[in-house]
Amino acid sequence: MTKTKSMSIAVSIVEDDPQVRSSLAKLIDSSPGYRCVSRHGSAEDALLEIPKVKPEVVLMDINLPGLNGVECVRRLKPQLPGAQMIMLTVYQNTEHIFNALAAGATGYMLKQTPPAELLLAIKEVHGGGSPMSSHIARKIVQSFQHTATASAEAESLSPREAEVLELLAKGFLYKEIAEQMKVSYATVHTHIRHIYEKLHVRSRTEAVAKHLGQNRPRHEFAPAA
Amino acid sequence: MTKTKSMSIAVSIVEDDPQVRSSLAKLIDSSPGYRCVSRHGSAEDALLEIPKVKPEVVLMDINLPGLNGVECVRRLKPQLPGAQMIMLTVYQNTEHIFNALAAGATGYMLKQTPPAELLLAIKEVHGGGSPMSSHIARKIVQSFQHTATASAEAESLSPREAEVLELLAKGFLYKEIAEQMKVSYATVHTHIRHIYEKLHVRSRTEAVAKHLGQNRPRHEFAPAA
DNA sequence: GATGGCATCACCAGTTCTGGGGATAGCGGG
DNA sequence: CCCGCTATCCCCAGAACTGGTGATGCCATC
Repeated sequence: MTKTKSMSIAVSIVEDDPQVRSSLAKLIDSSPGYRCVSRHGSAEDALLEIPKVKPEVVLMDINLPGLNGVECVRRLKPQLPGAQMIMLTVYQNTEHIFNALAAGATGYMLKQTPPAELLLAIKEVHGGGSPMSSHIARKIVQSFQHTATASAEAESLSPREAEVLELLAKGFLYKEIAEQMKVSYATVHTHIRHIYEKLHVRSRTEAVAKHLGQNRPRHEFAPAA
Repeated sequence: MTKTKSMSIAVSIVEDDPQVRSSLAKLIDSSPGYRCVSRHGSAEDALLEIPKVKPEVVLMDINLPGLNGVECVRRLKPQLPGAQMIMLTVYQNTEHIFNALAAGATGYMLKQTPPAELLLAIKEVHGGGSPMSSHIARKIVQSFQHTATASAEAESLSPREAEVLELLAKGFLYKEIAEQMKVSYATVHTHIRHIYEKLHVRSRTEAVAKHLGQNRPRHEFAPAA
């Protein structure tokens, strides 16, 4: 919340639906402190024009025909490192959220967000914040949790059980695992029941998720400089 | 999901400074829709009393004498998984933020936050959001920006399919997924068959392995230094 | 030498998945 | 206007998994 009084925030819009696009533009232009400096109906157009226009904030739809919004952000960001990108979308799933943020977006709002909140989000992102709908924020926060759990449990697996789990994770059927380990189906079955008990899970998929959750290359957020 | 009383939100306060503590309590008790159900001057006291009180939201100072607020959250959370913890602090450094979130906090507000916003944060966290001061949010978002890219195949999944896949990865049964998505078992079944086709897999586990194997940032912390 | 963990095997009942076959409806492009 | 994609729903049958109950032998440790 800085210089939004004397100088308005320059906003670009990337949105394929002409109606939504123009109503967004109208909203922005009619609000003091904001101005819409360009509009684009496709990622391709945005990539060509936005670097010239140099907006301070970009509202980016995710679901664009052709190149999608996430890719568009990824390519735009290096050219305009100072511009803040807000994703505007209907998708709430974590995959999309993480991808968008990883690509360089700093805000993530749902399309259903009321106009006043959207304007606030633009102001916030411009002022160094990261606006996002409340449920989106919760999902992001959740990605920080559940990280400390599994270690001790996996250690308690016997060597044979660990082997089975490994194969389980690759999607093999019980009988395929039996063949590869040269034991009977029944033995595999028993091992698996023991694995489930030890890991406190009730299905193959939960076990695998725990397993993969550990040996995953971890994302370091080096406080770095 | 949640709390029984739509009457008022039950809040506990953990804060060592008696002045701050009582002014927070006063703020909460004097605001309709909120009530302060307990106050604690130390983590040790909070650990003993809060499990009995069962608040819906806990405001937790980070800088406590003896056991700090992050540790307090870490130990409290298993006993009160439904309670939402908001860290309240002057520290803006990333280490503190990430540690607090990893410990189980769902909100992170600066102490200088104006009263009205703090009350809003309590409501938000209670409603499934993750309130945080705007600069905090930005730092969290930045932690995603070094992470890698998206997967080609996963892109071809429709939004709905992607949602199903996420729930699949968490080990939910078809019928549980159906409930959560508010569609029928048959629909989930169909989505899953399409997912398998698109990802070229033949079972839930293979799909999940692909899903977990590709993108998906994880934030893990070495037991801190 | 008893106890407990590990690995191996078996049978059985019930549940859940997987993979076919449909169907309807909306939305968009050609 | 038809075709393709998405999303929603339904039925069926066979395969696969889950969770009990066993059992045997080996090898440690106490």
